[in-house]
Amino acid sequence: MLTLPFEEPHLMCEQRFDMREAEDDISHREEDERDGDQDDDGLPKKRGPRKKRPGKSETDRSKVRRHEANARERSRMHGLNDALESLRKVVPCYSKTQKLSKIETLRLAKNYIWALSETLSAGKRPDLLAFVQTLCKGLSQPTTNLVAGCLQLNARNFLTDHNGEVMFSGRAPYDAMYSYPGSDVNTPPGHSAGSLDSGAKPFRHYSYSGAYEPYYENPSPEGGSPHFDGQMSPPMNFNGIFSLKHDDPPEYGKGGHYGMRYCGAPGRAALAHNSMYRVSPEGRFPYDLHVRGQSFQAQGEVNGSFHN
DNA sequence: TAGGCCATCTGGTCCT
DNA sequence: AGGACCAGATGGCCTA
Repeated sequence: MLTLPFEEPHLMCEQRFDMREAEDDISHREEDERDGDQDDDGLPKKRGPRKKRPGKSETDRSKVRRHEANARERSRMHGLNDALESLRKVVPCYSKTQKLSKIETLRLAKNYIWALSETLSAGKRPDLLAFVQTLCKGLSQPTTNLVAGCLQLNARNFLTDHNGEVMFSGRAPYDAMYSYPGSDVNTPPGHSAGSLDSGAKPFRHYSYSGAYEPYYENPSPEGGSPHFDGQMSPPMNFNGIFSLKHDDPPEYGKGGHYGMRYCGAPGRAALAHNSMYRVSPEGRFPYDLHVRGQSFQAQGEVNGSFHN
């Protein structure tokens, strides 16, 4: 999208102001023409103090304030977009080349949180199909294709109906998700490389078998499509149930093991006091999360697929 | 060309 | 009064 640089929009804005000023001139003129002996209803004009028309300095001042308000609004929206971009990076299937729309980002984020919560509350190996179905719930077909593309799945297995409910149709779930022996790892039978349903753009393809590769030990994020810009989503590793590997500060890990890291909202530590998760004293985002000492490799597979 | 998505402007409302 | 937030309007770009 072609947009003016951050400092530039005032150029466009000036144009609009010119138009508006012209409109104002017209309206003032019309008002002057009406300014006879009768009011707007045709009745004799009432006496009394006239509504003072703003002077030039006042209109100039209001224009300046409008300019400033526009600039603030632009800045605010940029902040909002920055936040949204951050969100894009932590939901599955981030690509610089094919960005999720705002609404799809929010939907996917909601689904992602939901899917993770479900998995946590279950406290056991997640059902892969259910996980992905939850992820795709209510998403548009192109986004569903994108998510499927991330996992190298057949998107038709995750079609959503008109109510946004994900319907399963097709082969057995795991058949749909795993690569097939003897076939192109990135190409399940019946689906050539370009045969992901329409809307799927060049994107790094994940094969389920490839998910075993530890994400952050892979020096080359370019393993798949050359169109892929490299990983942006949070790398995940599953030494526990969900371990999100971020760039940890050097201090991280010092002073003992923390099962879970929380982001630093005040009161979070108290919130987690009686929880089965332990919270780091720094109060940071959950990087490592261990549930009941269990280890579920499949979850690593799932997330390894999403977060190359 | 229609429709989706987006950035920006704008005026209203609420809050400090 | 002024700033933050919001929603509607508008126009540009892109894609099917």
